[in-house]
Amino acid sequence: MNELSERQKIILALVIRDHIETAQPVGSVRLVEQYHLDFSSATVRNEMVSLTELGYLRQPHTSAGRVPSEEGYRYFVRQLMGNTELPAPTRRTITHQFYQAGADVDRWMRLAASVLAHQAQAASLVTAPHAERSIFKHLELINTHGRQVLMVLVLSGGQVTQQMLTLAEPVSQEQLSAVAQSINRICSGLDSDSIAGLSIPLSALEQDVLRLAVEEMRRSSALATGELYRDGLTHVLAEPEFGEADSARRALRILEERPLLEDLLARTVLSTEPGGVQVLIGGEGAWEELKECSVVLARYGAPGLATGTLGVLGPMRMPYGRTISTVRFMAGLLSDLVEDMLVEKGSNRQE
Amino acid sequence: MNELSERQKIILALVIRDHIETAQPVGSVRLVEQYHLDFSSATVRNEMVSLTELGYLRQPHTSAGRVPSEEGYRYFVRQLMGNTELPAPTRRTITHQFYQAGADVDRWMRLAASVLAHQAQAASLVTAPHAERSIFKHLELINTHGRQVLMVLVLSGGQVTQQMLTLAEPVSQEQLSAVAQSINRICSGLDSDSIAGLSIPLSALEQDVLRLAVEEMRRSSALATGELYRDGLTHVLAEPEFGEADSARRALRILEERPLLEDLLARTVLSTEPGGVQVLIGGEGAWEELKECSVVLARYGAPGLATGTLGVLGPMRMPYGRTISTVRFMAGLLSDLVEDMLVEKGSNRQE
DNA sequence: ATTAGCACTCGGACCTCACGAGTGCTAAAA
DNA sequence: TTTTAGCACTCGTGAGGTCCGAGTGCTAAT
Repeated sequence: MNELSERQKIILALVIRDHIETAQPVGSVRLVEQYHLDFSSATVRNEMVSLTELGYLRQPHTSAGRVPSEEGYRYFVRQLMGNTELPAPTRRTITHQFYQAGADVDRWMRLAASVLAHQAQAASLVTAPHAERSIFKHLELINTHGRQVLMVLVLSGGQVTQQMLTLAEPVSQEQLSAVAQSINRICSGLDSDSIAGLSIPLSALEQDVLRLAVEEMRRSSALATGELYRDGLTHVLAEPEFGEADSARRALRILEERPLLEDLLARTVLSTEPGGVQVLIGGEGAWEELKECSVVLARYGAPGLATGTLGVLGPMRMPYGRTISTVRFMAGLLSDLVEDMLVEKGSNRQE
Repeated sequence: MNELSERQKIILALVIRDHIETAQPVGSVRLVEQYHLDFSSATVRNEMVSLTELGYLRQPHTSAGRVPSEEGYRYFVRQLMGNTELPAPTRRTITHQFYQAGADVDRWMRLAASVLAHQAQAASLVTAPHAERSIFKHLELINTHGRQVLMVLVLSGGQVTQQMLTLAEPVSQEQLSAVAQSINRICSGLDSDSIAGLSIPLSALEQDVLRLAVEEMRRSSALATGELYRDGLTHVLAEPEFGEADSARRALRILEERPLLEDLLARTVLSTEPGGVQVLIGGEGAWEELKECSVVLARYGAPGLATGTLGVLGPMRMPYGRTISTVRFMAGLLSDLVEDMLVEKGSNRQE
């Protein structure tokens, strides 16, 4: 695997760095001059031939410079790119922003998407944390208007869902509270299947409520990535390789069409443990839409309790170092936040 | 104002129709042949000169065909375009989809955005219905984990917000319920200012909760358009006038950047009554980003209780008839749904 | 008032050509 | 044996030039 000479590595890394910066094919002379290499352009040319044969570089045209191939980017990310970290001031700023956002998951997600997009100058996506198995925790029934009743369902992991139901006839808030109480007593700590399998005599109202609750629990624990947050779509349009609106459209479609996106998230991220960052370069053969894009994805959250996904989509020619470190940092930050929220810990925030 | 001859109106309408279809400047000969007009191209040319002088048409270059000006589109929308309506089968299909979506506001919004985008083949945006003045209705405190407590706040108009708070020390669910009860008794029916102005002795916990509740109520009744749903962004990229990614970027930026969008919604829609559809053509001088775009907006909801906004953004060269009728229909549909949800009415749905 | 006729305009498609960045090879130097 | 200088060759790019035709505006005839 690691059959490259030191010099080849240097050259490959420089070609990639230069191309990422300039978006143009890089030639041997330019490279030597730009980076003051202590070997000649002819040598570089020879090495480039090898690198091209090995599949790490490509030649757009017979007499143009070289451009990294997908394989080249992969090698770069895997072996060449040092393990960068986000600068400390940046980290502090971001952390501070989250601190200010309070304990509102929705705001976290929005902020995370915004920060990712801004830091990576690319499109970002974040899915809300998602309980892996929904355990019934608490239920409330609230009379809102006439026969309209709001059911608020709290699941383990802090997930809260709300659903309206319309009764056949008005019921007082006291009665509703009593019903909720009795259901809470019965169901607390059970998962959806256990609740569905309960054989306890119930009133019609209780049955209706339970049915709805089970449905809601199943929905929330289905694989479907829940709420989705995106940002920075326009950054992608600014990249020169997407000057033609058509290629840009193909790339952005993957962020717009749920099925495509869920396919992407499912096939990649579910196989990784939190903390690990996955880098998908050029669609890896599987995604036609991502031909000229790369995606950096990570999972975050408390494993076994609630996890989510976050990532960045940009041109293949993206600054991987910065992007990966941003994604890694954000995943860590969100994991901490989610854990803080779930597990009782030394936090003493009040907001 | 209406100083156009019948024939001028015909020609203007045809030029616009043709240009909307072909995205190209339309010339006099083409027009006569295409639509079998019973006057000659020379006549058309003469009329075109008048229309150009009146500001309804423009000439991209000295020897190209004519293109509608913004003023031309406005005249078309105001006077020439018949009052179309969405075909009944389409209306039925859409209604049916909403019927199937249950009583989940979130799903309504998503569906509305999707339908709008699909029908108009353009970018769509929908804001969630939004209480005009928040009245305290009900509050629940739910112990989720350790010292973490979830506050669910129900406001008049069916708005539900949730917020986490962390206590200094653990409190049992019974105590929490008692606190919620007492707060409910005190605050029910009051608006945020009244609650903030209350001078009743309260426990520290009660004070904390109330402070948070008031904050939440103020936030929800602030002008800030709440949840925002978008769809169909890629449709815009498919239009030929956005072949250059740069112009597309400018247009999509307005949908990405909250401040811009809120500016847009605020300045236009707040001045209209529900039911009315507003058409903004070419930014109307005020929005640089919308230079080559048009926006069709409408308000929906129950006036005085909860209203939202929905609309479509597309190229200036958009099929106004279809778009406007879609927006109008969707606004009506969502208004009905919101009203059904709020006002107690002959609905007997059950999930 | 309308229209046929016509000279004129001008953007876009197409061609050619020169430039130069870049390549690959070969032969000399290290 | 490895590196490098030298050089012929490639080919995409961009400048300049020409042609075409859709389209205009005007004038004179209907």
